[in-house]
Amino acid sequence: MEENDNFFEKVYIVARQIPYGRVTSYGAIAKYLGAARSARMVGWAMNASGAAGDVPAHRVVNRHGLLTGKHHFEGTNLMQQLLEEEGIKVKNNKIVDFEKFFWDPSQALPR
DNA sequence: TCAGTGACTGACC
DNA sequence: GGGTCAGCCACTG
Repeated sequence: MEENDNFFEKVYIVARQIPYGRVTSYGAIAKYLGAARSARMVGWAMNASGAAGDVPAHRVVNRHGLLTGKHHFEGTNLMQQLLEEEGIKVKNNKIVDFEKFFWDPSQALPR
């Protein structure tokens, strides 16, 4: 049963809307959901993204474009590798030109 | 019920 | 520019 009322489900839906070769931040998703102060909840939802299905959690990074969640992926460099596969440059666990690859759900998706 | 924890963010120094 | 502190909300023990 898809309980879209759940905050987690909303995060998953937005995360799946992230286009190829693009990245976004936890705060951006939280703000789109109307809970900019609950950015930590977005990260918490990502923690369970593996159980939710196909959620490109590797496209979600912190405000500074840092791969803070890479430690939660299977490999130590899996998250970085996935991003590089999409054409995103990653240097020292940080996305290069993060602002250029940044994808804002508030602008890409209808309110 | 209370307290601790966490894939964050903004403000402050 | 980089480190530290506090606030935020949901889940677990």
